[in-house]
Amino acid sequence: MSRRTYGQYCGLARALDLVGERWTLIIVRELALGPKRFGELHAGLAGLGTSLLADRLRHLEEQDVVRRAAAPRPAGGVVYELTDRGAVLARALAPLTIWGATRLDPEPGEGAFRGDWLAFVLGSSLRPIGSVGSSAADGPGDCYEFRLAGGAVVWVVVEGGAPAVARERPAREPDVIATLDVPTLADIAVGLLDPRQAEREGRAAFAGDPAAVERALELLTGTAAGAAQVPRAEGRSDPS
Amino acid sequence: MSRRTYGQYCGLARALDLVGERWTLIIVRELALGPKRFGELHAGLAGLGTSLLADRLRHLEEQDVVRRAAAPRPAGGVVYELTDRGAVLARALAPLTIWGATRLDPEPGEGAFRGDWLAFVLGSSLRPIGSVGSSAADGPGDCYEFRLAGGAVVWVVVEGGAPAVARERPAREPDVIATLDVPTLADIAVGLLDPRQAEREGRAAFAGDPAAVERALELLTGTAAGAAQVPRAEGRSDPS
DNA sequence: CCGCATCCGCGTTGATACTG
DNA sequence: CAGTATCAACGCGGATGCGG
Repeated sequence: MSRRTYGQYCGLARALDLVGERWTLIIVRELALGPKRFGELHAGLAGLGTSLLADRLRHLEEQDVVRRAAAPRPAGGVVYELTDRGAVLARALAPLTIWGATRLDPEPGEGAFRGDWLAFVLGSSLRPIGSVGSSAADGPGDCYEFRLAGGAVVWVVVEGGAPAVARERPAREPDVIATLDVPTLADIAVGLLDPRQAEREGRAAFAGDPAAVERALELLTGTAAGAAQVPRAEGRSDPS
Repeated sequence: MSRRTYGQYCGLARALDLVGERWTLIIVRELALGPKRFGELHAGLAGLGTSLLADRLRHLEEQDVVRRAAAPRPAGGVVYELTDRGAVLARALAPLTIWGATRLDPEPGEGAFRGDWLAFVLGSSLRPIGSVGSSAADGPGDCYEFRLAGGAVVWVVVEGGAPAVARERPAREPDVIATLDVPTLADIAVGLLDPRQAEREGRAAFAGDPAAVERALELLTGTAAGAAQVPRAEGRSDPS
């Protein structure tokens, strides 16, 4: 009777049976940003005890989502990293991540913030488009600077159609500077808010070459998360 | 301090704070297939008590994911249905559903099976493409018949670029008949398996007009879940 | 019957202490 | 540093009760 399961022949139920327990998907998110040691995971995840972490990692290993690998460098030891199947799972979390981001506070509260997470959210809203090919994929590539509320800044570099999120200022000068908060960004990505509308409401500002701005917005709204758009936008009613 | 939360400024953590508790996403899935009464939900979800169901529905209502509406018919009463925000969430579950479907048993075990769930899985792997527009969107439309292992049959009708899943045989004669099991279907949708390869291995068969088969496969592999394809085997270690 | 609240037993969790 | 052992607190599943 140890493991609790929904016992339904449904993909979602199965997914939740496998990785739906507490902390499991959070651990997958952590590893999506690169391999990590046990201690790193523990340090980064306040509230998660070492005992439960060990349990989760063991289970994820059994499910072929996570793999133990020899740690690089002189340090030695082991690191945990995603398998191919785990990487697919991490990407499958993108739309859910965006959805959750729509409900974040505009400003990150103190304490509970890491730049990694911001990169994960932004990356979630962009990554899929590279494989589809859009007008943004052509041309010499762009660089977009996102200035989020709270002072965080992230860059997105589009090179040959594949957008990449950078936490450090890239060599290239940004073609577009976008200023907004995370939930607004997510609302736009998910299709609940039109970017121009956001600009009119003062919730967002897009500066730079108009054509580049156009491509940046397409990158945001033409995404997989954007494909999951709301049927008829009723624009979250809070204007009045 | 009743509610347990991750307390991280991250979209995924926020999403799980809001809808990550047990049964919550399963309830959203149920309502994604149409409005339902309390009793219907309870009857369809073995193992979920009325108490917890009431809790979850109340919470989902507070989060603007679910809404109570007057029930139609002479029956009266109330039904629960998804809000716009809830509909976005339901769609955001598509890739996760496909991922989970890759790990279902080839044959549904007895007892734990409902046609609805099959439709949900299939719909998850198709829906997004309609909004992108593909070659399958042109022409007079197609009808694909999916014969899944275990005897279940589902049809997909593409009309004007928007694919729809049907549980009843449509008037139109199918242009393609695909015979395979659910995990194979999911493996193809997620990009872990090439459809032609699956055919060679005897895990799948696609019969019908070659051009229509081509369009059907494109519909499966060109999906949002397909965009979350496996990157490239190992390339995880960051060059620094 | 439908929609929910209350109570109880147990599995899951969170935090600390302890070991290789 | 990488886990295991322990235990108290919470969440969940099931049964029961109660007003429509």
